[in-house]
Amino acid sequence: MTSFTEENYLKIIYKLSAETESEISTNAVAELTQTKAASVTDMLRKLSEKQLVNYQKYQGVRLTELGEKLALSVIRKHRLWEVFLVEKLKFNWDEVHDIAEQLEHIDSEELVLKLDQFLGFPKFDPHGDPIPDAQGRMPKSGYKNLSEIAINQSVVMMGVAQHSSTFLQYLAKIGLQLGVEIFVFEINDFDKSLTIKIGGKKECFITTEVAKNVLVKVF
Amino acid sequence: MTSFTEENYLKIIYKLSAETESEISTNAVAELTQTKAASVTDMLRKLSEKQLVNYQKYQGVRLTELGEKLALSVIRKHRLWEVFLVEKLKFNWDEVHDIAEQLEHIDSEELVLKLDQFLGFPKFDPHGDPIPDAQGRMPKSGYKNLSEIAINQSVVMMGVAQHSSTFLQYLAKIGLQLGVEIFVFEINDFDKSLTIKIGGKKECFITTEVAKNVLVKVF
DNA sequence: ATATTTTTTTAGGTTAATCTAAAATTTATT
DNA sequence: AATAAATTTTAGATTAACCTAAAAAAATAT
Repeated sequence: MTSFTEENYLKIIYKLSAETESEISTNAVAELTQTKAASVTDMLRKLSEKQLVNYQKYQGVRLTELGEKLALSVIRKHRLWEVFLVEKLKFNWDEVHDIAEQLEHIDSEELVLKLDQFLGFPKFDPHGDPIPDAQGRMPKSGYKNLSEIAINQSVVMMGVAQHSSTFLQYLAKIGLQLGVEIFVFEINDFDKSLTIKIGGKKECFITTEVAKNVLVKVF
Repeated sequence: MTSFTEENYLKIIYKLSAETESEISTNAVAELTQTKAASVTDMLRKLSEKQLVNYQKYQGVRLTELGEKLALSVIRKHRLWEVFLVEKLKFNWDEVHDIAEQLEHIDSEELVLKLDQFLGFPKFDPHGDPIPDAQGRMPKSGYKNLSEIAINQSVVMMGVAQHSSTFLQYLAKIGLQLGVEIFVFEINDFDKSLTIKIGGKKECFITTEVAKNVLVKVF
Protein backbone atom coordinates (compact mmCIF):
# COMPACT_ATOMS: atom_id res chain seq x y z
CA MET A 1 0.00 0.00 0.00
CA THR A 2 2.76 2.47 0.87
CA SER A 3 6.16 2.01 -0.67
CA PHE A 4 9.55 2.14 0.99
CA THR A 5 10.09 5.55 -0.61
CA GLU A 6 6.75 6.98 0.47
CA GLU A 7 7.44 5.86 4.03
CA ASN A 8 10.74 7.71 3.98
CA TYR A 9 9.08 10.91 2.88
CA LEU A 10 6.46 10.61 5.63
CA LYS A 11 9.12 10.02 8.24
CA ILE A 12 11.10 13.03 7.10
CA ILE A 13 8.06 15.29 7.02
CA TYR A 14 7.22 14.10 10.51
CA LYS A 15 10.68 14.94 11.81
CA LEU A 16 10.61 18.40 10.25
CA SER A 17 7.15 19.00 11.70
CA ALA A 18 8.45 18.28 15.18
CA GLU A 19 10.95 21.11 14.84
CA THR A 20 8.83 23.82 13.24
CA GLU A 21 5.29 25.02 13.85
CA SER A 22 4.52 26.08 10.29
CA GLU A 23 4.14 24.10 7.04
CA ILE A 24 7.15 22.19 5.77
CA SER A 25 8.80 23.55 2.65
CA THR A 26 9.63 21.55 -0.44
CA ASN A 27 13.29 22.45 -0.15
CA ALA A 28 13.51 21.30 3.45
CA VAL A 29 12.18 17.90 2.42
CA ALA A 30 14.50 17.78 -0.59
CA GLU A 31 17.51 18.31 1.62
CA LEU A 32 16.69 15.41 3.94
CA THR A 33 15.58 12.99 1.22
CA GLN A 34 18.74 13.80 -0.72
CA THR A 35 16.70 14.49 -3.84
CA LYS A 36 15.89 17.54 -5.94
CA ALA A 37 12.99 19.88 -5.22
CA ALA A 38 11.26 18.82 -8.45
CA SER A 39 11.20 15.20 -7.28
CA VAL A 40 9.75 16.26 -3.97
CA THR A 41 6.96 18.13 -5.70
CA ASP A 42 6.05 14.96 -7.61
CA MET A 43 5.99 12.90 -4.46
CA LEU A 44 4.00 15.46 -2.46
CA ARG A 45 1.34 15.41 -5.14
CA LYS A 46 1.19 11.64 -4.88
CA LEU A 47 1.08 11.57 -1.08
CA SER A 48 -1.64 14.18 -1.22
CA GLU A 49 -3.73 11.99 -3.54
CA LYS A 50 -3.32 9.16 -1.06
CA GLN A 51 -4.59 11.45 1.74
CA LEU A 52 -1.34 11.14 3.64
CA VAL A 53 -0.48 14.85 3.54
CA ASN A 54 -2.25 18.17 3.10
CA TYR A 55 -0.49 19.94 0.30
CA GLN A 56 -1.31 23.15 -1.59
CA LYS A 57 1.20 24.10 -4.19
CA TYR A 58 3.64 26.78 -3.14
CA GLN A 59 2.25 26.52 0.40
CA GLY A 60 4.23 23.61 1.87
CA VAL A 61 3.02 20.34 3.41
CA ARG A 62 1.67 18.96 6.63
CA LEU A 63 0.90 15.34 7.52
CA THR A 64 -2.73 14.30 7.77
CA GLU A 65 -3.77 12.25 10.76
CA LEU A 66 -3.38 9.12 8.66
CA GLY A 67 0.04 10.24 7.43
CA GLU A 68 1.21 10.91 10.96
CA LYS A 69 -0.01 7.52 12.10
CA LEU A 70 2.02 5.88 9.35
CA ALA A 71 5.10 7.97 10.09
CA LEU A 72 4.90 7.05 13.74
CA SER A 73 4.61 3.37 12.92
CA VAL A 74 7.80 3.59 10.85
CA ILE A 75 9.59 5.48 13.64
CA ARG A 76 8.36 2.91 16.14
CA LYS A 77 9.82 0.12 14.05
CA HIS A 78 13.09 1.97 13.55
CA ARG A 79 13.60 2.51 17.25
CA LEU A 80 12.56 -0.98 18.28
CA TRP A 81 15.04 -2.46 15.81
CA GLU A 82 17.75 -0.17 17.19
CA VAL A 83 17.10 -1.53 20.65
CA PHE A 84 17.34 -5.06 19.25
CA LEU A 85 20.61 -4.34 17.49
CA VAL A 86 22.25 -2.81 20.55
CA GLU A 87 20.76 -4.87 23.37
CA LYS A 88 20.64 -8.26 21.72
CA LEU A 89 23.18 -8.23 18.92
CA LYS A 90 25.69 -6.03 20.81
CA PHE A 91 26.19 -3.38 18.18
CA ASN A 92 27.54 -0.02 19.29
CA TRP A 93 24.91 2.70 19.30
CA ASP A 94 26.72 4.59 16.55
CA GLU A 95 26.58 1.62 14.16
CA VAL A 96 22.88 0.87 14.11
CA HIS A 97 21.26 3.71 12.24
CA ASP A 98 21.76 2.53 8.67
CA ILE A 99 20.66 -1.00 9.43
CA ALA A 100 17.54 0.22 11.26
CA GLU A 101 16.87 2.45 8.26
CA GLN A 102 16.35 -0.75 6.27
CA LEU A 103 14.59 -2.80 8.93
CA GLU A 104 12.00 -0.08 9.60
CA HIS A 105 10.25 -0.91 6.33
CA ILE A 106 9.63 -4.58 7.03
CA ASP A 107 5.90 -4.99 6.86
CA SER A 108 4.30 -7.21 9.53
CA GLU A 109 2.23 -6.02 12.48
CA GLU A 110 2.69 -9.38 14.16
CA LEU A 111 6.45 -9.01 13.91
CA VAL A 112 6.48 -5.59 15.56
CA LEU A 113 4.26 -6.84 18.35
CA LYS A 114 6.46 -9.83 19.06
CA LEU A 115 9.67 -7.87 18.74
CA ASP A 116 8.36 -5.31 21.24
CA GLN A 117 7.52 -8.11 23.65
CA PHE A 118 10.85 -9.85 23.13
CA LEU A 119 12.65 -6.61 24.00
CA GLY A 120 10.55 -6.11 27.13
CA PHE A 121 8.46 -3.18 25.82
CA PRO A 122 11.26 -0.61 25.84
CA LYS A 123 10.24 3.05 26.13
CA PHE A 124 13.42 4.60 24.71
CA ASP A 125 15.89 3.62 22.01
CA PRO A 126 19.67 3.46 22.48
CA HIS A 127 19.95 7.17 21.63
CA GLY A 128 17.41 8.10 24.28
CA ASP A 129 14.64 8.76 21.75
CA PRO A 130 11.14 7.80 22.87
CA ILE A 131 9.52 4.80 21.16
CA PRO A 132 5.88 5.38 20.13
CA ASP A 133 3.50 2.66 21.33
CA ALA A 134 1.29 0.58 19.00
CA GLN A 135 -1.27 3.42 19.01
CA GLY A 136 1.35 5.97 18.06
CA ARG A 137 1.57 7.64 21.47
CA MET A 138 5.03 8.95 22.39
CA PRO A 139 6.17 8.51 25.99
CA LYS A 140 7.22 11.85 27.50
CA SER A 141 10.86 11.77 28.39
CA GLY A 142 11.15 15.02 30.33
CA TYR A 143 14.77 15.22 29.26
CA LYS A 144 16.50 18.58 28.81
CA ASN A 145 19.33 19.70 26.59
CA LEU A 146 22.61 19.98 28.41
CA SER A 147 22.75 23.59 27.19
CA GLU A 148 19.77 24.48 29.40
CA ILE A 149 21.32 23.25 32.62
CA ALA A 150 22.39 25.83 35.23
CA ILE A 151 25.90 26.04 36.57
CA ASN A 152 26.92 23.71 39.39
CA GLN A 153 24.10 21.29 38.62
CA SER A 154 24.57 17.57 38.25
CA VAL A 155 22.66 15.56 35.62
CA VAL A 156 22.72 12.15 33.94
CA MET A 157 23.10 11.72 30.21
CA MET A 158 20.05 10.04 28.68
CA GLY A 159 20.30 10.56 24.94
CA VAL A 160 21.28 12.68 21.96
CA ALA A 161 19.36 14.97 19.63
CA GLN A 162 21.59 14.24 16.68
CA HIS A 163 22.57 10.88 15.25
CA SER A 164 25.41 11.38 12.82
CA SER A 165 28.28 8.92 13.27
CA THR A 166 30.78 11.74 13.52
CA PHE A 167 28.89 13.29 16.41
CA LEU A 168 28.42 10.00 18.23
CA GLN A 169 32.05 9.11 17.77
CA TYR A 170 33.11 12.51 19.09
CA LEU A 171 31.01 11.90 22.20
CA ALA A 172 32.58 8.49 22.64
CA LYS A 173 36.03 10.03 22.37
CA ILE A 174 35.49 12.59 25.12
CA GLY A 175 33.82 9.96 27.31
CA LEU A 176 30.19 11.04 26.99
CA GLN A 177 27.98 7.95 26.91
CA LEU A 178 24.47 7.07 28.09
CA GLY A 179 24.21 6.95 31.85
CA VAL A 180 27.27 8.99 32.78
CA GLU A 181 26.98 11.76 35.35
CA ILE A 182 27.68 15.25 34.07
CA PHE A 183 28.48 18.17 36.36
CA VAL A 184 28.29 21.65 34.85
CA PHE A 185 31.44 23.31 36.08
CA GLU A 186 31.54 26.54 34.19
CA ILE A 187 29.56 28.34 31.50
CA ASN A 188 31.33 30.86 29.34
CA ASP A 189 29.18 34.02 29.17
CA PHE A 190 30.60 35.02 25.84
CA ASP A 191 29.82 32.01 23.62
CA LYS A 192 27.93 29.73 26.04
CA SER A 193 30.58 27.05 25.74
CA LEU A 194 30.92 24.97 28.89
CA THR A 195 33.35 23.09 31.03
CA ILE A 196 31.90 19.89 32.46
CA LYS A 197 33.09 17.12 34.71
CA ILE A 198 32.25 13.63 33.41
CA GLY A 199 31.61 10.80 35.86
CA GLY A 200 33.09 12.83 38.70
CA LYS A 201 36.53 12.60 37.13
CA LYS A 202 37.42 13.93 33.74
CA GLU A 203 37.10 17.64 33.04
CA CYS A 204 36.12 18.53 29.53
CA PHE A 205 35.45 21.59 27.42
CA ILE A 206 32.52 21.49 24.93
CA THR A 207 30.82 24.02 22.66
CA THR A 208 27.20 25.02 23.17
CA GLU A 209 26.42 23.32 19.84
CA VAL A 210 27.45 20.00 21.34
CA ALA A 211 25.58 20.71 24.59
CA LYS A 212 22.39 21.41 22.63
CA ASN A 213 22.52 17.88 21.24
CA VAL A 214 23.06 16.06 24.52
CA LEU A 215 19.90 15.07 26.39
CA VAL A 216 20.07 14.83 30.16
CA LYS A 217 17.87 13.97 33.11
CA VAL A 218 17.82 16.32 36.10
CA PHE A 219 17.70 14.60 39.49
CA MET B 1 24.84 -3.36 -6.27
CA THR B 2 22.17 -6.04 -6.60
CA SER B 3 18.54 -5.05 -6.18
CA PHE B 4 15.87 -6.75 -4.17
CA THR B 5 14.38 -8.03 -7.43
CA GLU B 6 17.65 -9.35 -8.82
CA GLU B 7 18.26 -11.21 -5.56
CA ASN B 8 14.88 -12.88 -5.88
CA TYR B 9 15.66 -14.08 -9.38
CA LEU B 10 19.01 -15.49 -8.26
CA LYS B 11 17.41 -17.30 -5.37
CA ILE B 12 14.76 -18.83 -7.60
CA ILE B 13 17.27 -19.92 -10.23
CA TYR B 14 19.33 -21.49 -7.45
CA LYS B 15 16.35 -23.45 -6.17
CA LEU B 16 15.44 -24.70 -9.63
CA SER B 17 19.06 -25.71 -10.24
CA ALA B 18 19.02 -27.87 -7.14
CA GLU B 19 16.14 -29.88 -8.59
CA THR B 20 17.25 -30.32 -12.19
CA GLU B 21 20.58 -31.11 -13.80
CA SER B 22 20.05 -29.19 -17.03
CA GLU B 23 19.70 -25.46 -17.77
CA ILE B 24 16.75 -23.63 -16.24
CA SER B 25 14.02 -22.55 -18.65
CA THR B 26 12.58 -19.08 -18.87
CA ASN B 27 9.09 -20.39 -18.18
CA ALA B 28 10.19 -22.20 -15.02
CA VAL B 29 11.60 -18.97 -13.68
CA ALA B 30 8.50 -17.03 -14.73
CA GLU B 31 6.29 -19.37 -12.78
CA LEU B 32 8.19 -18.93 -9.53
CA THR B 33 8.74 -15.19 -9.86
CA GLN B 34 5.05 -14.74 -10.65
CA THR B 35 5.89 -12.73 -13.73
CA LYS B 36 5.57 -13.22 -17.48
CA ALA B 37 8.18 -14.96 -19.62
CA ALA B 38 8.96 -11.69 -21.41
CA SER B 39 9.90 -10.04 -18.12
CA VAL B 40 12.15 -12.96 -17.26
CA THR B 41 13.97 -12.64 -20.57
CA ASP B 42 14.70 -8.99 -19.81
CA MET B 43 16.01 -9.80 -16.36
CA LEU B 44 18.13 -12.73 -17.56
CA ARG B 45 19.81 -10.42 -20.04
CA LYS B 46 20.57 -8.00 -17.23
CA LEU B 47 21.85 -10.67 -14.84
CA SER B 48 24.01 -11.98 -17.65
CA GLU B 49 25.56 -8.55 -18.20
CA LYS B 50 26.35 -8.44 -14.50
CA GLN B 51 28.09 -11.85 -14.77
CA LEU B 52 25.65 -13.41 -12.34
CA VAL B 53 24.29 -16.00 -14.78
CA ASN B 54 25.33 -17.72 -17.97
CA TYR B 55 22.57 -17.16 -20.45
CA GLN B 56 22.28 -17.89 -24.17
CA LYS B 57 18.98 -16.98 -25.69
CA TYR B 58 16.58 -19.88 -26.19
CA GLN B 59 19.04 -22.09 -24.23
CA GLY B 60 18.08 -21.41 -20.62
CA VAL B 61 20.17 -20.14 -17.68
CA ARG B 62 22.65 -21.32 -15.10
CA LEU B 63 24.16 -19.39 -12.21
CA THR B 64 27.80 -18.36 -12.45
CA GLU B 65 29.98 -18.93 -9.43
CA LEU B 66 29.42 -15.33 -8.40
CA GLY B 67 25.66 -15.67 -8.89
CA GLU B 68 25.57 -18.81 -6.78
CA LYS B 69 27.53 -17.13 -4.03
CA LEU B 70 25.03 -14.30 -3.95
CA ALA B 71 22.05 -16.67 -4.02
CA LEU B 72 23.52 -18.61 -1.11
CA SER B 73 24.04 -15.46 0.89
CA VAL B 74 20.36 -14.57 0.44
CA ILE B 75 19.31 -18.09 1.40
CA ARG B 76 21.60 -17.94 4.42
CA LYS B 77 19.95 -14.73 5.57
CA HIS B 78 16.46 -16.10 4.95
CA ARG B 79 17.08 -19.18 7.04
CA LEU B 80 18.87 -17.37 9.87
CA TRP B 81 15.96 -14.94 10.15
CA GLU B 82 13.54 -17.87 10.22
CA VAL B 83 15.43 -19.31 13.17
CA PHE B 84 15.25 -15.92 14.88
CA LEU B 85 11.52 -15.61 14.28
CA VAL B 86 10.73 -19.08 15.62
CA GLU B 87 13.30 -19.47 18.40
CA LYS B 88 13.36 -15.94 19.75
CA LEU B 89 10.09 -14.33 18.77
CA LYS B 90 8.04 -17.52 19.17
CA PHE B 91 6.37 -17.54 15.78
CA ASN B 92 4.98 -20.83 14.51
CA TRP B 93 7.08 -22.34 11.75
CA ASP B 94 4.26 -21.93 9.25
CA GLU B 95 4.05 -18.15 9.83
CA VAL B 96 7.60 -17.09 9.16
CA HIS B 97 8.16 -17.49 5.46
CA ASP B 98 6.71 -14.20 4.23
CA ILE B 99 8.49 -12.17 6.87
CA ALA B 100 11.83 -13.87 6.17
CA GLU B 101 11.20 -13.18 2.49
CA GLN B 102 11.50 -9.48 3.37
CA LEU B 103 14.28 -9.74 5.93
CA GLU B 104 16.55 -11.72 3.60
CA HIS B 105 17.26 -8.57 1.59
CA ILE B 106 18.58 -6.47 4.47
CA ASP B 107 22.09 -5.55 3.48
CA SER B 108 24.74 -5.72 6.22
CA GLU B 109 27.44 -8.34 6.57
CA GLU B 110 28.01 -7.30 10.17
CA LEU B 111 24.34 -7.89 10.93
CA VAL B 112 24.36 -11.42 9.53
CA LEU B 113 27.49 -12.25 11.49
CA LYS B 114 26.06 -11.01 14.76
CA LEU B 115 22.67 -12.57 14.15
CA ASP B 116 24.33 -15.92 13.48
CA GLN B 117 26.28 -15.61 16.73
CA PHE B 118 23.21 -14.50 18.69
CA LEU B 119 21.36 -17.60 17.49
CA GLY B 120 24.24 -19.88 18.42
CA PHE B 121 25.40 -20.68 14.85
CA PRO B 122 22.40 -22.85 13.92
CA LYS B 123 22.96 -25.42 11.17
CA PHE B 124 19.31 -25.91 10.17
CA ASP B 125 16.29 -23.65 9.96
CA PRO B 126 12.90 -24.40 11.56
CA HIS B 127 11.86 -26.38 8.48
CA GLY B 128 14.96 -28.56 8.66
CA ASP B 129 16.67 -26.84 5.74
CA PRO B 130 20.44 -26.48 6.02
CA ILE B 131 21.83 -22.96 6.57
CA PRO B 132 24.83 -22.14 4.37
CA ASP B 133 27.81 -20.80 6.32
CA ALA B 134 29.45 -17.41 5.65
CA GLN B 135 31.48 -19.00 2.83
CA GLY B 136 28.35 -20.45 1.22
CA ARG B 137 29.02 -24.05 2.25
CA MET B 138 25.88 -26.08 2.97
CA PRO B 139 25.99 -28.49 5.91
CA LYS B 140 25.06 -32.01 4.81
CA SER B 141 21.92 -33.09 6.57
CA GLY B 142 21.86 -36.75 5.60
CA TYR B 143 18.10 -36.61 5.90
CA LYS B 144 15.93 -38.83 3.73
CA ASN B 145 12.43 -38.43 2.39
CA LEU B 146 9.86 -40.40 4.33
CA SER B 147 8.89 -42.00 1.00
CA GLU B 148 12.29 -43.75 0.83
CA ILE B 149 12.00 -45.45 4.19
CA ALA B 150 11.48 -49.22 4.28
CA ILE B 151 8.57 -50.86 6.05
CA ASN B 152 8.82 -51.45 9.82
CA GLN B 153 11.54 -48.82 10.20
CA SER B 154 11.43 -46.07 12.80
CA VAL B 155 12.65 -42.54 12.02
CA VAL B 156 12.48 -39.02 13.45
CA MET B 157 11.00 -36.12 11.55
CA MET B 158 13.61 -33.42 10.88
CA GLY B 159 12.14 -31.13 8.24
CA VAL B 160 10.00 -30.58 5.18
CA ALA B 161 10.78 -30.20 1.50
CA GLN B 162 7.84 -27.92 0.84
CA HIS B 163 6.90 -24.76 2.67
CA SER B 164 3.38 -23.77 1.68
CA SER B 165 1.15 -22.83 4.60
CA THR B 166 -1.47 -25.31 3.49
CA PHE B 167 1.02 -28.18 3.61
CA LEU B 168 2.46 -27.14 6.96
CA GLN B 169 -0.99 -26.76 8.42
CA TYR B 170 -2.01 -30.16 7.12
CA LEU B 171 1.02 -31.68 8.85
CA ALA B 172 0.12 -29.90 12.07
CA LYS B 173 -3.41 -31.26 11.84
CA ILE B 174 -2.36 -34.89 11.54
CA GLY B 175 0.25 -34.43 14.28
CA LEU B 176 3.42 -34.40 12.21
CA GLN B 177 5.85 -31.92 13.71
CA LEU B 178 9.64 -31.63 14.03
CA GLY B 179 11.09 -34.21 16.36
CA VAL B 180 8.25 -36.73 16.40
CA GLU B 181 8.99 -40.40 15.91
CA ILE B 182 7.46 -41.98 12.82
CA PHE B 183 7.06 -45.72 12.39
CA VAL B 184 6.32 -46.99 8.87
CA PHE B 185 3.55 -49.47 9.39
CA GLU B 186 2.45 -50.33 5.91
CA ILE B 187 3.25 -49.34 2.35
CA ASN B 188 0.61 -49.77 -0.29
CA ASP B 189 2.19 -51.44 -3.33
CA PHE B 190 -0.33 -49.96 -5.69
CA ASP B 191 0.11 -46.20 -5.14
CA LYS B 192 2.91 -46.10 -2.55
CA SER B 193 0.65 -44.44 0.00
CA LEU B 194 1.58 -45.35 3.56
CA THR B 195 0.19 -45.96 6.98
CA ILE B 196 2.41 -44.60 9.74
CA LYS B 197 2.34 -44.50 13.51
CA ILE B 198 3.17 -41.07 14.95
CA GLY B 199 4.92 -40.80 18.33
CA GLY B 200 4.14 -44.44 19.07
CA LYS B 201 0.44 -43.67 19.32
CA LYS B 202 -1.64 -42.27 16.52
CA GLU B 203 -2.03 -44.25 13.32
CA CYS B 204 -2.32 -42.20 10.19
CA PHE B 205 -2.72 -42.66 6.45
CA ILE B 206 -0.75 -40.40 4.09
CA THR B 207 -0.17 -40.21 0.34
CA THR B 208 3.27 -40.74 -1.17
CA GLU B 209 3.17 -37.08 -2.26
CA VAL B 210 3.08 -36.06 1.39
CA ALA B 211 5.78 -38.57 2.32
CA LYS B 212 8.08 -37.18 -0.37
CA ASN B 213 7.95 -33.82 1.35
CA VAL B 214 8.71 -34.99 4.87
CA LEU B 215 12.41 -35.20 5.80
CA VAL B 216 13.46 -37.77 8.38
CA LYS B 217 16.57 -38.96 10.16
CA VAL B 218 17.26 -42.69 10.31
CA PHE B 219 18.65 -43.95 13.61
C1' DA C 1 6.01 49.70 -5.83
C1' DT C 2 9.16 47.63 -8.61
C1' DA C 3 12.96 44.85 -9.38
C1' DT C 4 15.74 41.11 -7.94
C1' DT C 5 16.43 36.83 -5.76
C1' DT C 6 14.84 32.60 -4.03
C1' DT C 7 11.68 28.95 -4.02
C1' DT C 8 8.64 25.96 -6.22
C1' DT C 9 6.43 23.96 -10.04
C1' DT C 10 5.97 22.32 -14.83
C1' DA C 11 7.57 20.08 -18.92
C1' DG C 12 9.95 16.64 -20.82
C1' DG C 13 13.34 12.73 -20.18
C1' DT C 14 15.65 8.49 -17.89
C1' DT C 15 15.95 3.88 -15.67
C1' DA C 16 14.21 -0.44 -13.50
C1' DA C 17 10.83 -3.68 -13.65
C1' DT C 18 6.92 -4.94 -15.37
C1' DC C 19 3.23 -5.83 -19.14
C1' DT C 20 0.72 -7.39 -23.96
C1' DA C 21 0.90 -8.74 -28.60
C1' DA C 22 3.51 -10.23 -32.38
C1' DA C 23 7.59 -12.51 -34.26
C1' DA C 24 11.19 -15.93 -33.98
C1' DT C 25 13.01 -20.23 -32.54
C1' DT C 26 12.89 -24.78 -30.74
C1' DT C 27 10.51 -29.07 -29.87
C1' DA C 28 7.15 -32.48 -30.93
C1' DT C 29 4.09 -34.88 -34.17
C1' DT C 30 2.79 -36.95 -38.01
C1' DA D 1 11.25 -33.77 -43.46
C1' DA D 2 7.34 -30.86 -43.07
C1' DT D 3 4.09 -28.98 -40.23
C1' DA D 4 1.98 -27.96 -35.88
C1' DA D 5 2.55 -26.71 -31.13
C1' DA D 6 4.97 -24.82 -27.47
C1' DT D 7 8.43 -21.83 -25.80
C1' DT D 8 11.08 -17.77 -25.92
C1' DT D 9 12.29 -13.35 -27.54
C1' DT D 10 11.45 -8.73 -29.47
C1' DA D 11 8.93 -4.50 -29.91
C1' DG D 12 6.54 -1.12 -27.91
C1' DA D 13 3.96 0.59 -23.55
C1' DT D 14 3.32 1.56 -18.58
C1' DT D 15 4.46 2.97 -13.73
C1' DA D 16 7.36 4.65 -9.89
C1' DA D 17 10.92 7.48 -8.69
C1' DC D 18 14.08 10.19 -10.07
C1' DC D 19 16.52 13.96 -13.04
C1' DT D 20 17.56 18.86 -15.71
C1' DA D 21 16.17 23.09 -17.55
C1' DA D 22 12.77 26.50 -17.99
C1' DA D 23 8.72 28.91 -16.25
C1' DA D 24 5.92 30.65 -12.54
C1' DA D 25 5.09 32.29 -7.96
C1' DA D 26 6.52 34.12 -3.58
C1' DA D 27 9.71 36.54 -0.74
C1' DT D 28 13.10 40.13 -0.26
C1' DA D 29 15.47 44.35 -1.20
C1' DT D 30 15.88 48.65 -3.13
